Amino acid sequence: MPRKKSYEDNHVIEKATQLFWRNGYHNTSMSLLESTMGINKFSIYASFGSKQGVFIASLQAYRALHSPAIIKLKQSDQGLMAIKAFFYDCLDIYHDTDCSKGCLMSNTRAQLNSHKETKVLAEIQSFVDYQRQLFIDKLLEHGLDQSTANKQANYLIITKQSISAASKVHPIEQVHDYIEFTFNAISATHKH
Amino acid sequence: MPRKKSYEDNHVIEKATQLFWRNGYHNTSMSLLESTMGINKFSIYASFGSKQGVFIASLQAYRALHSPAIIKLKQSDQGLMAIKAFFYDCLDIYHDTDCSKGCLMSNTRAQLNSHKETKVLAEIQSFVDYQRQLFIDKLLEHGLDQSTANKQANYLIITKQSISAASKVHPIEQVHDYIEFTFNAISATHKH
DNA sequence: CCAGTAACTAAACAATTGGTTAGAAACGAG
DNA sequence: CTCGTTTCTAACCAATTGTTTAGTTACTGG
Repeated sequence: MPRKKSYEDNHVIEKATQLFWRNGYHNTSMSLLESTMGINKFSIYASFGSKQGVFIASLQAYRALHSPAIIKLKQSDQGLMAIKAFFYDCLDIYHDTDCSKGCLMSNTRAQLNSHKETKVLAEIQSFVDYQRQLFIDKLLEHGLDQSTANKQANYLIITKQSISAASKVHPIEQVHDYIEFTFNAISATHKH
Repeated sequence: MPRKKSYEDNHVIEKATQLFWRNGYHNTSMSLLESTMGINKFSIYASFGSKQGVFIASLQAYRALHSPAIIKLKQSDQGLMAIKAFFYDCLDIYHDTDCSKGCLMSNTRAQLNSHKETKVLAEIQSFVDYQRQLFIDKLLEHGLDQSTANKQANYLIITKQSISAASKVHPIEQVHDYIEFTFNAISATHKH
């Protein structure tokens, strides 16, 4: 009996994700979302409840973009070098037409008032924790003991965040140098 | 003949700096600046021209906070270890009552729309370039050749940015681990 | 004391923010 | 066709943004 929806949620969220990714949360207004998503404010609120609702759906869509890279990481038996390859894969994901947008999650955490917007923070924390566990698993496969693996995973999480930030500001070769140098250093600590 | 100013620019900018540092640029409104600086909007505009003017003055005040650490770095003959000490000194500067506010410059660059606000970006870039040159000088003293010193200085700039970001999110011990690990790695590359 | 200049107060400015709502339009089962 | 349900259009909402301005107050050289 009802009228048919003229859009698909997945499709309009894809547009919103790109917009948030390029502009950040606070620099993306509802009217900008309207024009970019191609639907009216009413429809946005009907489908996602609030601006924050749109953003959380965008974060989930962003996370889904990493599936191929994550599957590849999981299935690899290259240990530490698989993590390095994962970092390069993420760098590809950050890449835009001419520059790098960085990691949407890292960007967001850097922009938030921290204490408010707990739902958004929880979404980000969930993805970070997931990646940390992935790193730990790979490091254990690589022969490290649990305690060292935990420490190194923390180090890698910070490093990944750094790569996101650096990719937005510094030339790509400098970021590559940074990755190579970092993993050489980690490898060296594994030798003895 | 004129009436006397009831405040000192330096003093009110100090308050503004703390506010921007904690909240970020976009989350600091003019009315919040009014109450924190303790003077009226009129006076703010008379002294600094615009919100951006207040912010740029705050960035300069922030930069001045580093003078002691920078003098110490310049005068040290400890080469690479002097840079490490400088990083720890900066970490102290970032420290607030209970948590870390990170580096105001790094925070700002992470929050900006990049393409607009060129005056702000120029102010930040100036400080980054200054620090890079400091690092290069120390590395040359440490016996590196020019090309390697340049590369390592770039690496250190990224690392410093990472420390700022990490200090806001991760426990202080993890950040200390990160610094120790990074400088051990750099030292190792200097040995051969 | 007085006049001129500057700094103050407080109200208002237009523009934009995230969010809402009344009514028209489109659908499909009966 | 008609009725009930849902989506859409478009105007509107109060609140807040950065900025300006008219009018008052305070100081000081003459």
